[in-house]
Amino acid sequence: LASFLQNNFEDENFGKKSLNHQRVMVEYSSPNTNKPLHLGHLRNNFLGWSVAEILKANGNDVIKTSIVNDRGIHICKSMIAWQMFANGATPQSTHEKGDHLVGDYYVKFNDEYKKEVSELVQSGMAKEEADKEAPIMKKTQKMLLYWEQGKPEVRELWNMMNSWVYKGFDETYKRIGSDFDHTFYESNTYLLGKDFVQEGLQKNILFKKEDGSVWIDLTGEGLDEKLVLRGDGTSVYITQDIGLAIQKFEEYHLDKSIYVIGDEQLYHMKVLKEIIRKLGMNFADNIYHLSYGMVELTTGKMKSREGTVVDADDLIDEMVATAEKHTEELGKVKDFTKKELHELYETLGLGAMKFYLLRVDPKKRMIFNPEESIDFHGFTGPFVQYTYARIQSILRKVEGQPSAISYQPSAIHLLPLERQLIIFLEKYSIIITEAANEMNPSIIANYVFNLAKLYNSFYAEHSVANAETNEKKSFRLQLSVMTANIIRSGLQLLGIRVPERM
RNA sequence: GGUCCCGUAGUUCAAUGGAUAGAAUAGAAGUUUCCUAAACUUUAGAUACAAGUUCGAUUCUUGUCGGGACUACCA
Repeated sequence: LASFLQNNFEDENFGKKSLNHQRVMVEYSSPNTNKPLHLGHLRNNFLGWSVAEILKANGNDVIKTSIVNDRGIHICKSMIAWQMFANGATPQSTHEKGDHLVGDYYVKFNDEYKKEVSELVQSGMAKEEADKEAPIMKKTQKMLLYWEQGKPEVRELWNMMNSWVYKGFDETYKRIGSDFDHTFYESNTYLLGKDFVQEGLQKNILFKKEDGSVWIDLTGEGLDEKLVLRGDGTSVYITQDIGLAIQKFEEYHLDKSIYVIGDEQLYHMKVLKEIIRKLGMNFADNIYHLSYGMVELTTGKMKSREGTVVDADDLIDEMVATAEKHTEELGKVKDFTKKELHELYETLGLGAMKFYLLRVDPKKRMIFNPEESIDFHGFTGPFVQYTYARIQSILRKVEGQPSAISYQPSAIHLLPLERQLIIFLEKYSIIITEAANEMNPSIIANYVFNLAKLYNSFYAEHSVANAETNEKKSFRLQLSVMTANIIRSGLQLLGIRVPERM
């Protein structure tokens, strides 16, 4: 055991493989451009990013992508409301983040819409008719039509408002460390897939109803009949998904295409896969839906229209502020510069939040209590980060590099905690493989937490710097270095940074 | 109605069919002249209910009760 340690403690890449050369695309972000990101997006982002990194660590060639839903009636709603109520307000003029500004007008639309409908109902109109006849809704539908015709004023407004939103998203993505190799836009992909519908019709996989709409019969697969093209010949959601799925495989020569999408779309993804299989595409089996459970609040489901969403930016700010509060209370880093402090707060706040969202099985729904802030003690990111900082503190104080002091591994008599630690460190390699096979970052979060816990027990029991003998000292230094390396490496796969001091 | 998912300490989460069901937090009690107490140690507390398969079930099957998702010519 001690030899294992001596051979590996300096290897920064311990546990990582370079064997599986598969080309994998992970699509892990699909925001709408009519409102800001929320807690659900964060779970999606952290999960997808982490899975991509874990697959990389196992030697795969990974392409990270996002698909932006930048068109459709919901975008027009924000646009109409902005025209009606904003008086030309921009992010510059209001000093508001672009995505939030646009989101405000989406909310405004719904308020106005509700008002108009209730007015119509009061004047004696049936609810259903009023839903359709409300002037603001009619205007919006007209705008969508203009958008599709490419009317310049509408496209200009659309471009302008979207650019605000992208700038806002970029800020958030940058802060949380999310990055993409490629971004797809639905305004570019929404016409895709129609050719395959024609092909499917010819092959008798699809059928046409009297009204001209095209369907696929999946009753044999335990699903229903599903519409793939409207009666007027326009695409629906699934039409473009068929086109995009095929395009991905053809353009990028993928071995596997992973979609990180909520489990509410289980049915949709099943249908997509079935259609592609029926079209005779041999890669249908390489489409994988990594479904994750919705984040719910203790007060119920998040609904953006009812204002019961946990906004991503607000939550991040809150976490960073909590980190600041704890740090100031403890007063251990009073000599830090402003910049260093700022960085530490971000590292800790985001670490707490990412760990919180990644430590549970992605497939399960999770419940978030907005009243209680995310903890910094116990099974948390900061706990693991603290263990790392503690080890760095030892290394700073001890003179000489641990590698410079040698000892005979066979001569080391291992104490129970030392033995447990080495055995635990050795498991890291298996853990990474397991996490990749199951596409489950929580395996790493659990591992890294238990490692930190074990090290802390060891730390409380035995002194490193003042070990019984010089041999023991260098042995324990190596033990500490390797623990720190694995903590850093494991947290990195979760998108969490480590502080040198905290 | 149909299809699918989920019910584990007060709370949030663990447990390829295997030993005494693990953690964290909240509760109780301790630990700092000694490497960072954001830590450590001790303590109490749970498999919704009922049958079945099995040497053995939190895990598999069926039923009951409870929660959720999907079932749009929305995306």
